[in-house]
Amino acid sequence: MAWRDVMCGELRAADAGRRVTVAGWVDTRRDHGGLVFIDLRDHTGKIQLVLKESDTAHELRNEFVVQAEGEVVAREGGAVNPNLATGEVEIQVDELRILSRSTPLPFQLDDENVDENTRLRYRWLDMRTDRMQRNLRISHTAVAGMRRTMDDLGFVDVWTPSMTRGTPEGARDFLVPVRLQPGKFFALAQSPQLFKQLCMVGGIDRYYQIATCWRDEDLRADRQFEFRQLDLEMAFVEQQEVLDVMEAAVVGAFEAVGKTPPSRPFPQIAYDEAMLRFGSDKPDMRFGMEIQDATEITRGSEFGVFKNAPSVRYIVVPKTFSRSEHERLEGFAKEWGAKGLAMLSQISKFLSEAELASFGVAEGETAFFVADEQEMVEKVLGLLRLEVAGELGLIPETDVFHWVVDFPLFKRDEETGAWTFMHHPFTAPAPGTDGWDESNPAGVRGQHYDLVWNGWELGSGSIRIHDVDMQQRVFRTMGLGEEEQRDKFGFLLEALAMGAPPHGGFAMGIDRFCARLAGEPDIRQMNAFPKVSSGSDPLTGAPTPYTDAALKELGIRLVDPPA
RNA sequence: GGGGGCGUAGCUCAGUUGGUUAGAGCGCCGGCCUGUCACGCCGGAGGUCGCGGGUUCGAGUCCCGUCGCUCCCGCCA
Repeated sequence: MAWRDVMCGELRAADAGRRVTVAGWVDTRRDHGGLVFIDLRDHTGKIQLVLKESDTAHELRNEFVVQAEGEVVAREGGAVNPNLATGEVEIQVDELRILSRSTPLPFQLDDENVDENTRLRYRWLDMRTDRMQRNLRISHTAVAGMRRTMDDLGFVDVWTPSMTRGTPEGARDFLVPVRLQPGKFFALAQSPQLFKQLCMVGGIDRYYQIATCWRDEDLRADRQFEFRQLDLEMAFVEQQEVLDVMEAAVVGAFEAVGKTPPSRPFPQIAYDEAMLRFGSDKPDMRFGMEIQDATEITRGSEFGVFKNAPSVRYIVVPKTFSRSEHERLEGFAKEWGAKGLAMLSQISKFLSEAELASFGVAEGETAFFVADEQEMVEKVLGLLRLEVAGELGLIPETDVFHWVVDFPLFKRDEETGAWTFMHHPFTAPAPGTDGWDESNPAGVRGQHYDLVWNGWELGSGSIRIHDVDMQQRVFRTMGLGEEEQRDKFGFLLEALAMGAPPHGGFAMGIDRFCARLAGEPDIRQMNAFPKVSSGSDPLTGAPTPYTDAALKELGIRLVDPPA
């Protein structure tokens, strides 16, 4: 006999008279002595059971798993519960079986305010809540929509290894020791980047994968050690074709979960313009308060800080600020690295009427100035803009997708001063900027693009280098000698030398995307079993120490064993 | 590596300038109840105030250290 023949949330008035068997969890019990009401719950909803007095009926407690058999009856008049989808009926139970008992719970499932660590410690309970049921199902449905889109567009899902060769550049690798190769380590893949490029050389033409990636960096609201990305690569494409496919995948996911998709094509903004207007390469463009430049105006002034600063910029906020409010914001600015945060009143005596008027600050508004190196000014004003707009409630609840394009290909390493890649060393230079001086590639643009949703970076991609000479030229510009190139990337160079088609692709963070879809503030809420920000799993207690014997087999000895 | 916030009952929280036996709601346990749906009513149990040290006649409260969680900067090709 089946455990159940109908789901709890499915019964309606038309089912009155049916004899049914249901099974699920006791959501609430209302024991009236001679009569016991039970709300029985599964993921589809709740149905009220009516039980006549019996030992079993009195024994029921929250979260017991029970099976009940009886007749569906219409509720009369005032007994109808309009707050319940099944509220027009109830089940008069004549057979009740307790399938599983539950100890009292460490927290109540209908309490929406429980500390997250407690929820994660008992995630199997947290998963029974509407919130987590919804989140996990939205994740599934969105991914299904993406897969369907990729399938329709002729992409082939190719599995690539998780255990791979370490990359000394980029994020820290998770290391995997191997018993058969003592002293050597695999790295867990930070992304399938090189493998998907090899798939292009291998003639797959259109590759995609819902790929798990691992990076040993500090966790954040939008970062976990391991995460999934929609990873794709296409042969014989130009940039716009990749963007088109990604937009289709995003729209496919929106449609799958029943949300109104953003209209296509997504607008594009150049990196330089994004940095200038918003101080960020992932600008939140749902609101204004754009950064404006004052460097030329203040250069001649007698205000010492501004006189010699390489860059002076400001934002105008539609509010006046008290001294203490200003000091609090200046505190933020200093935390972010600024030397100070000036208001117009502090510099007005150094400037002419006309110069002051040019700032365009109206009555009731406040201008905040930062003077520093250009990078610092951009960063601080970019963060300040988000902070202030968030506090003042100026960010509308709309969905804005856009592309950031025309990135520089190279940047200076802040520690060594050497030239290095902006994103990764496989991005192709933009046509027309590929004849650079290898000792100074400052103006070179990359065919790189980022997808940004409401100020969240969802992912990035590029047209890759498919010419072995160009790849070596990029390596050389980064200071990678012939020998080092062969050692680290020899297999890639060999592949590129054996008939590599032009190709490009993209990778989008699925957890971030789905969190936004579900309206969740962090990606842990989309993950069935996430790590907490200190890097451990509160449910299993992982990671755990290993015995010396187990480590010895791997050729490992701890330098600084815990006490 | 750095900065901010939090830690009191199973859960969510209150706890005055340092002062008697640390409270509330929910949950839990027992009793009563045939139309409830946040059921109701009566009774009860439950605390190393994260941990360690210090100041004090006296510390949940003040100081120092430490642990855990969290947000951010760095970091995240």
